[in-house]
Amino acid sequence: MLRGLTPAMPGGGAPGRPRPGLIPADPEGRRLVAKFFRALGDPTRLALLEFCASGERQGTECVRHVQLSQGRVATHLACLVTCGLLTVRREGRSALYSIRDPRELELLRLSQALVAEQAEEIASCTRVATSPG
Amino acid sequence: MLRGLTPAMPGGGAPGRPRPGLIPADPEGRRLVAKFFRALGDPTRLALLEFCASGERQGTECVRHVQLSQGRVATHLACLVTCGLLTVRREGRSALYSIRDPRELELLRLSQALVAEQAEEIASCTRVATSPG
DNA sequence: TGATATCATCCGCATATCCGAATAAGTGAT
DNA sequence: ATCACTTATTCGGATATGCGGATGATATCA
Repeated sequence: MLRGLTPAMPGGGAPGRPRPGLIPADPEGRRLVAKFFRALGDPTRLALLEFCASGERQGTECVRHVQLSQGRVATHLACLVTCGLLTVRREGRSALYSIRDPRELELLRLSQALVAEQAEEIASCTRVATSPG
Repeated sequence: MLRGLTPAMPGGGAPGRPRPGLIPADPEGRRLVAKFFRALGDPTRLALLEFCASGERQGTECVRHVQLSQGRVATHLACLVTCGLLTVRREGRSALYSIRDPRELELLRLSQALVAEQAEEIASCTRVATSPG
């Protein structure tokens, strides 16, 4: 088991301010949460996630749905599985993907709501460091 | 106003399956949500977000907190602002950052819970395409 | 005006990420 | 065994992202 993955609120924080303790205080834990968000930070993976939200989906179905190369889609799906967003079940030569935890849908709904409120700002964000959007 | 940012559930979907409509169906909207998640997909920005969660924070405070160059931190903060996660208030020569919407905290809590359950899997994820972790 | 404090932007560089194409690996049917 | 079908992995190349350091811009104060 990996250590320090609880949000944790050690005694020695910033003086005079409460620590919300939403996110792990240790760099390792934060890196993990960041990785999780990066897994959600690709339009294709979001499309796959939503595609699987309506029921178990086969790999080939996914390839047809997102219209990318089979290899690329397989990698995206593997990423979603190892990041805990999808589960995979093998049956014969096919792989069947589905949402791992229904709370993911809540997460997506909430994010969508926040994004919708700030859509134009976000669209204008050149992100960190200068780079074409 | 940008178009097509509602989750939307157009009539012509996949046959025989309900469409959850969690995420915008159009590529533009999905790209926006993905961008939002990428903004959350950096450990430093997560640290800054949590830092500002306990109250208004000045830019210089943030620099001291995350221990990166001032320029880098300014860029991270700007990214968080334009992605709708922080708001900034100017006062004299200082910039004061705070959380824009309390629902962000719920988002972080929920994500943290999901990550904690799959920590080892996520840690082992080489992410998409081969790349050192 | 000149010095200092604070924040924003630009530069070059290193790494991460995404992509298609090719190829490997496993399953099932003939 | 051989072939077809599905999934997984590797490769080279293009773009995105993060970093420090230098520089620019603005506000405050002597």
